[in-house]
Amino acid sequence: MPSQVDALSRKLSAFMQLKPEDAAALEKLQGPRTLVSAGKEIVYEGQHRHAAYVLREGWAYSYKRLHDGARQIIDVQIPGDFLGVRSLLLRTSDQSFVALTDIEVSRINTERLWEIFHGTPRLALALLWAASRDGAMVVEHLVSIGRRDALTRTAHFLLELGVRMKLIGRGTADSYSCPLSQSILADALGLTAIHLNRVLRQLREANLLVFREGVVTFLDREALAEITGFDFTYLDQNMPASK
Amino acid sequence: MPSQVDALSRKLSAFMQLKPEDAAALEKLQGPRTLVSAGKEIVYEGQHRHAAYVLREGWAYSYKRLHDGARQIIDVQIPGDFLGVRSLLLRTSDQSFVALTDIEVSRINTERLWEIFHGTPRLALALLWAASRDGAMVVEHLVSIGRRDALTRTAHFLLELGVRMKLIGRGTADSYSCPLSQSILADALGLTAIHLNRVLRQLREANLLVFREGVVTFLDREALAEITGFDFTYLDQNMPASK
DNA sequence: CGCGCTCTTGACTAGGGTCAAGTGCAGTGG
DNA sequence: CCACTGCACTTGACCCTAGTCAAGAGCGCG
Repeated sequence: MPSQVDALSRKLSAFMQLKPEDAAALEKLQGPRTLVSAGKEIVYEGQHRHAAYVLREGWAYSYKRLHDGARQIIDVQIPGDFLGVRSLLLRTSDQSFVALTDIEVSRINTERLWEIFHGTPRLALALLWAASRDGAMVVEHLVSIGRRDALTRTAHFLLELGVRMKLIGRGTADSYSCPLSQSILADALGLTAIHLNRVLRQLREANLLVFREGVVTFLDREALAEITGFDFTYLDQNMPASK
Repeated sequence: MPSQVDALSRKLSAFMQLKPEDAAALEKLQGPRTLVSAGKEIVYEGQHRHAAYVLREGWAYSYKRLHDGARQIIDVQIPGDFLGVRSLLLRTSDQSFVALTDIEVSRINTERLWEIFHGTPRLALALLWAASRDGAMVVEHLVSIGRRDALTRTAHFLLELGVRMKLIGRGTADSYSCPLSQSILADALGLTAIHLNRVLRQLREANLLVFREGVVTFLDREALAEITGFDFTYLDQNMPASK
């Protein structure tokens, strides 16, 4: 896989100019690249002494399982995203992370994390910023599941993914490749795979968007934004305060 | 209102012994207590230059509103909880915070926050820990709305609140006072107030729990834990790693 | 060649939403 | 003192969105 421009620094620089020393510290934070093949768990729920990672290449997702076997996907991660940072301080991980495709990850060096807080506070701010953005996405997801119907929810989710992909330089304004299967997408949206299939058909037949053969194509972004109330600025304009 | 034992230090000490200098730094972090009356907004979605607060006394909740007017409550806050810390670094707040009862809040002094990271890293760790726990609760809430039916979801939510109340020394093992109205509870659970009412009746008639006149009483915690798969340890055993 | 997985569609069901009506307060103003 | 309003809660009747069950097609793989 081509490493392209590093996705993480690309994402962070959407919020703040990274100085050379920031970039250097960021690079030192990440351990060597490790390959994990599709379907393998990187961190599992309840794991003790779990680490956190940066996803360098490929897709992953985090989920929790209920005692009746049902699965809810919390979030999907694309290159440049963190895996498990939020649960780093919990004694056990509160969620599982799985490779959706073959991926490359770098383990985060926790000691370096503290060094960043002392040595390059600008970068620390950027990292906290990214963590806040991830939190905001989980919140938005919660709202979506709680109060949007299946069609709106699906459209919103795919729009958001599109914006995220564009931010890291993959995909265009109205198309991106998306390796999610329908059953995974359904578990992310709190739907059954069967109903999701019907929803995708509706979206297709209404000429709003097409999701076929691993590619999402928006046919009418205006209408989609109108239906979902999607705010195209919410992921890339939340820059840190001026200080 | 009696200040009782400070709820925040009580919550944090469930995870880590607070040394006197930690307690001092914690106190300096918080500005003077301010009264806000029930129904008033403390932070609103989209607010610029928003601050973060510690809730000293009373209840609050955070929510987002959709463009069709629907409201989804993200989380409710009880004494010792933070308001708006996660969105501190976002240019605009991604959610609103409202006083549910008359409350006392203290504004967080952001400069002191950085001092804590340098001067009392133990305390910084405890604060990050609390933020992680809050994130874990949002995730659990997401899972609940996505994959649990109305009855289980309601029971789980009320159980969790009970544990949180007990952790800060309010309420007993099987009862606590809870100022949530049915319509607010419904908006938290992604239900309509009408259906929530039916669910509460079911819970009452099944002798599982009673929520009446602002008091939640568990009649059968065993059965409730069984039905919901509730893990009574998840909020208070996630201590930071031993280091 | 058969197994498993993803996707698709149809028929039926049920959980939860919608609409409507009514009760019981706590204010508030005449 | 009583009307009037508003809000929280309650209940019933009905409906619709999304889940369940069932079946089949297409495809990669051992």
